[in-house]
Amino acid sequence: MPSTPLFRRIDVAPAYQKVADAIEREIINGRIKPGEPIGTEQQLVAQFGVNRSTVREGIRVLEEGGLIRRDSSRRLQACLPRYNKLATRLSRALILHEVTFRELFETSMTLEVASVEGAVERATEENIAELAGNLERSAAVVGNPAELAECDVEFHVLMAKASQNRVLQLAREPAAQLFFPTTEMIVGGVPEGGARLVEAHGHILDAIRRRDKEAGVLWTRRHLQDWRRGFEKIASLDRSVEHTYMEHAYAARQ
Amino acid sequence: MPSTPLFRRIDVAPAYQKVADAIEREIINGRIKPGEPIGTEQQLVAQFGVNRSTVREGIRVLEEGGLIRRDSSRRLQACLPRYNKLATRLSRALILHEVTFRELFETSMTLEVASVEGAVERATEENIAELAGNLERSAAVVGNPAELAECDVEFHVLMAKASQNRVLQLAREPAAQLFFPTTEMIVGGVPEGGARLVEAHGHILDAIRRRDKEAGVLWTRRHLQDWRRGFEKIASLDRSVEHTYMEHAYAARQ
DNA sequence: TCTTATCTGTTTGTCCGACAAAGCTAGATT
DNA sequence: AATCTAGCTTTGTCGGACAAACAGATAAGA
Repeated sequence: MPSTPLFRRIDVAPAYQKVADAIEREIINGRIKPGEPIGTEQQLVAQFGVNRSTVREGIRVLEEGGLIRRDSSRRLQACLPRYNKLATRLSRALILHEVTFRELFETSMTLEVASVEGAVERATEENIAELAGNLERSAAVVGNPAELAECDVEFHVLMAKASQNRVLQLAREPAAQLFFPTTEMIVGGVPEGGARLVEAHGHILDAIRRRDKEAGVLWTRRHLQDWRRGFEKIASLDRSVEHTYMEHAYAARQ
Repeated sequence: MPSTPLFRRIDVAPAYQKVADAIEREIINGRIKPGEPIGTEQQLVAQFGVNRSTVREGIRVLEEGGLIRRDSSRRLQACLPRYNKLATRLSRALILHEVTFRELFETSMTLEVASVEGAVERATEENIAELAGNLERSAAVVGNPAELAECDVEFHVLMAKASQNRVLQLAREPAAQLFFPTTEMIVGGVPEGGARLVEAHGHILDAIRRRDKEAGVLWTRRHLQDWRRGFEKIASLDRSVEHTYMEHAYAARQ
């Protein structure tokens, strides 16, 4: 055998993977911008010189990864991966790893506090208006646990948005997706729970308006501690998320 | 039109999607455990009553989502989604959204501090031994920016692991993947940067050993502030990650 | 003239059948 | 008993096919 290899390592990746990689590269490095069309399957067949089945498998990979989507007429186009779509995959992973509510709570506490700090510092008038609108809707449905829980989720999403930090927005999403669905159970099970939730949101919004970081953090912590106390009345923090959550949110989605 | 609709909404999801959903459900709710075989494509064809092409498209979706993989003999089996595989896709999303290093830095500061707090509270002897091993290796390669940067990444992964909080481990990963590759540039560009890095790691490990949360947080903050100062010497924090990162880590991967 | 209905290619989703390469299995061989 | 070989299975890929959904153009009606 020669000391210097005559041949390079042959690329053994299956064709559909190469198709996916090739399209991904074009999107990542910006040659195809979000919203721009990728072309029809037929065109891709012609360009890559592979069978349509192979192209389609490659397309599925990218579609699942959120890099491309089909528009109203099912034509392919590049797109910006949606945070919450990716977050859904992560949530699923967390469930399968059987994480506990304690882990979820601890991490959410960290991220929500960071979120409110950012919001106090950098919330725009528009952010504040959105939060105010949410608060109004929350107050109107305070007696309806399901709708109130939905408002709660949105409030925290808006708060993260107000922080103007997209990395934070993304980082908090997977935990939030698993954490907040239980709010409905808690608000429904604890008398005055709804009122306390809306009150806390009110104080948080007020703190953001006044740019009072200390107050914002304080009320966010209280808000989450409230959740925790409520949760501990109906389940153990050390129980895996799987059992508690599956029976509610995931089952309902099916 | 009758007041109560006669017919239900027809399910229009394409067949490959239904195949993917059906398999996903079996895995999520635990009827198929990680490591267990899914069956051959032929069997799935028989069970679902669809064509093999359709089954294969469904399989690609799940494979990309990390729910199933092919073992050494390419047979299908369920698996636990790997954090860092999912994190890679999130990192990609962050790049496409053109987040800035400021956002990355701010979020990483939050998550690494939470990480060290958890580690101080709950690190096991094994965790500490791993961190100590890493520190030793770091000290040995202090003059080699590339290898030192790799050690730095590992140190922070181990710290998150030591926090015993899997949600936190997952949440920090996407930001870390984008954040730490720059370490090489910084350590290489700033004299004494490598020594300072190893020194900080040493203090952090020491704090974890002594269960001294304050010291742990203090040195973690210093460590990251060091990174920031180093970074600002070579680039702007408000520049999008895309440009700076692409030319280094991503290009190298190709 | 503007709107509506119809027609005509395209494109997608699905199916069928086929084949080479790689892996596995089990019987044959040393 | 260990090894080898031949045959079966499975995957990755290919070619072609067709119905349904769709876009665009054209014709009919207000």
